[in-house]
Amino acid sequence: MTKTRTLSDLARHLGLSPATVSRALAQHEQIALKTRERVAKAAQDLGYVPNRTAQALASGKTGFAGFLLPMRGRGLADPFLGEFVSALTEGFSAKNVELLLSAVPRDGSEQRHLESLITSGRVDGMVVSRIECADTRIALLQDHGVPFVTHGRLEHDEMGYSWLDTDGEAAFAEAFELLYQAGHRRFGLLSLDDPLTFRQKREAGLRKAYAANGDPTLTLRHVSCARYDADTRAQAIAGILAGPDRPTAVLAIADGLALELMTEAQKQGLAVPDDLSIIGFDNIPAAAHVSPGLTTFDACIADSATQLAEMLLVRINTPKAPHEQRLLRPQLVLRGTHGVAPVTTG
Amino acid sequence: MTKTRTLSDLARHLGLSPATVSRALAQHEQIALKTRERVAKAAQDLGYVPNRTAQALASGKTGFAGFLLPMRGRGLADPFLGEFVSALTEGFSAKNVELLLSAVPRDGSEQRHLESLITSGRVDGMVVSRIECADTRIALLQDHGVPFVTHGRLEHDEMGYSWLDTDGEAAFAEAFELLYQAGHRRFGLLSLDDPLTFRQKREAGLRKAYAANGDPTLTLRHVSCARYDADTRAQAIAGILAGPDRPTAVLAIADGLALELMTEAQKQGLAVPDDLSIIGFDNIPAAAHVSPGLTTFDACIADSATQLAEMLLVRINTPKAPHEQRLLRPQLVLRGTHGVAPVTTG
DNA sequence: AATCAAAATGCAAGCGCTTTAAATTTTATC
DNA sequence: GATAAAATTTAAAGCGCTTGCATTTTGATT
Repeated sequence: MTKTRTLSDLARHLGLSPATVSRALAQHEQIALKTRERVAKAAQDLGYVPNRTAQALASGKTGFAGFLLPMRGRGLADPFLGEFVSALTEGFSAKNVELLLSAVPRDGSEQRHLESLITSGRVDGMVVSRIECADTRIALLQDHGVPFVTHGRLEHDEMGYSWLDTDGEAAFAEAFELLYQAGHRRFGLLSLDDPLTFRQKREAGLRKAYAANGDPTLTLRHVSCARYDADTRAQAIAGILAGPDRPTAVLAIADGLALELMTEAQKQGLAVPDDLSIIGFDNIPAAAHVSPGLTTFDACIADSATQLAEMLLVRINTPKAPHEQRLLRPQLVLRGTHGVAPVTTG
Repeated sequence: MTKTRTLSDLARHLGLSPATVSRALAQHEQIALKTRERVAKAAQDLGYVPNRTAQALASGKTGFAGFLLPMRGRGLADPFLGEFVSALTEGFSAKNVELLLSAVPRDGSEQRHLESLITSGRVDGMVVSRIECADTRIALLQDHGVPFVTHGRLEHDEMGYSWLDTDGEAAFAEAFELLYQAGHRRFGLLSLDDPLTFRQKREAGLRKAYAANGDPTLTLRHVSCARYDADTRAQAIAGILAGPDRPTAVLAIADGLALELMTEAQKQGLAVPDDLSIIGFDNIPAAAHVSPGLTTFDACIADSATQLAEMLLVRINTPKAPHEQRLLRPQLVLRGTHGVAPVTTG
């Protein structure tokens, strides 16, 4: 049970005042270099480690960045949460900032929880993910003047804060082009009816590319379902596959959906990709394990998190720096679920 | 930019001393119930939220539990990290404790990092995962007298600390029995040469069941590989499948390995499970998506994390409570990769 | 009305650090 | 060798809260 030493202990040991030792440890220019070295050595020898809580109280900087866990208690957790959180942590640790994870209590409101998290002075800044089209958390954070960055963005008003997003719009346009070039004319869009902005952006990407194309033989069947309701998902998938004029190519807003679609299609005797091409989004691990492998977009989660950490550190250290917006281009991962359009018999 | 109020502000507003307000907020019995209610109401009205940093410094309790991120930078991140961390966070949040995530800096030693994390007084306790057979972190934490719990345990010395583990030994014994009953006699064990204790325990489970069985026609082919080296993995898998007397049933120490084995077996024209039965461990998401679905053990990560959080809170709040050891029985998930032994032609 | 224990509240000293402003020492200048 | 300027160091006041102990208030008892 090693006894922890305080700054005063160290100062006494050195015959210096606590003030000097504090400054020496912080490498203040005004402290003679010789003294700084002497202090550093003594700290090392005595095994002195500053108490971060006291530092935080005195300096007003906690050395913590907060992250609110999304989707509490939902059946399937975010498959990328580990990767995201891990990369965030690493990004912060390099600058001696630790990541604080907080979960909204079961019966509590997220707004209130977020508010108490920031007003209780536990964090220097926040990273907020899963932004919805009209997310109220952003205004809350702005009101409190807390540094923050978001993963994802509002549908409009994109300038007043710092965000990073994957360019789902460009991705879905790219997917459309790829499939169009491969001869597909009957498209399907398998989407989610959730309020997250990325959904809206991806849909818009397909919509715009579709409209810009202008080919009169094009058709688009758009079906949505609830993320956590297996029944409506099954229904949506059935809807996409129904009828003789079913799409020959389907863009799924998320890999989980794409995988379910593929399973169902195969069960109905359709060959993927010969009868039906499928392109997903996210590149979840299972996408590589199924057969054929799912063609999808890699959302480069780890990279996003690393950049977000860096962006937040900027906001914390230089609050008046201009806000920064970053759009990451997701990478198309070509596997086996896309192919040329089947020959029409009609 | 809402102004944050301090305890003194609130006290002044109420015409009470800070001491009384502090105690009232903490629901001390010695404060008249009436006063407590009055204070609570005023706090609510004024939007007072206590500063956790100051509370921490004054009380000596930070309200943080630490978790050291495992496996920094390794190619494939732990597929359960998100689930684990998420459940931990929730378990703590209920008691107003936040989870602190910390990553060992790229060039640093884990020991030193852990030591500075605890001596810097940032956490009230730690949860440590991925325990190795002779893990030095445990002694370090014991030396410092920091409350901690571990996910996994040392190979020996199981009593001096609180741990929770999944009973891989029982699981592998169960798997052996299941396959033996199904007629299998030629067994394979596809393992990892890593120092984590769970590997040792699972192997021991199979070994013991095998030895206890005593059937002289039994054979066991044991092959190991490095977790992060695709080459040695491929080599190990080739080794398991080689020769005319290859196993008819293989236990894989982890699902990732099981899945790779299955892919390779199918590529070689073997039918799973007709020619080869495979049972994995972990129940990673992909195990349900492959075809046939992988029979495996569910490690109930979320449940483990929840219990670990609870156990750590006990250690923090009642340090002299006896240490607690919990062994969770993993659930066998029967899918499609186990079957009766193929009829021997020899 | 005086007495006293129990109940309720307040005083003041920290927790271990940072930081402003001031004191001290050193160095430079003439 | 005196004096101003520069370079170091320090005293002391917090940061916002908790808590041991002292003090006041209350209400029952004589």
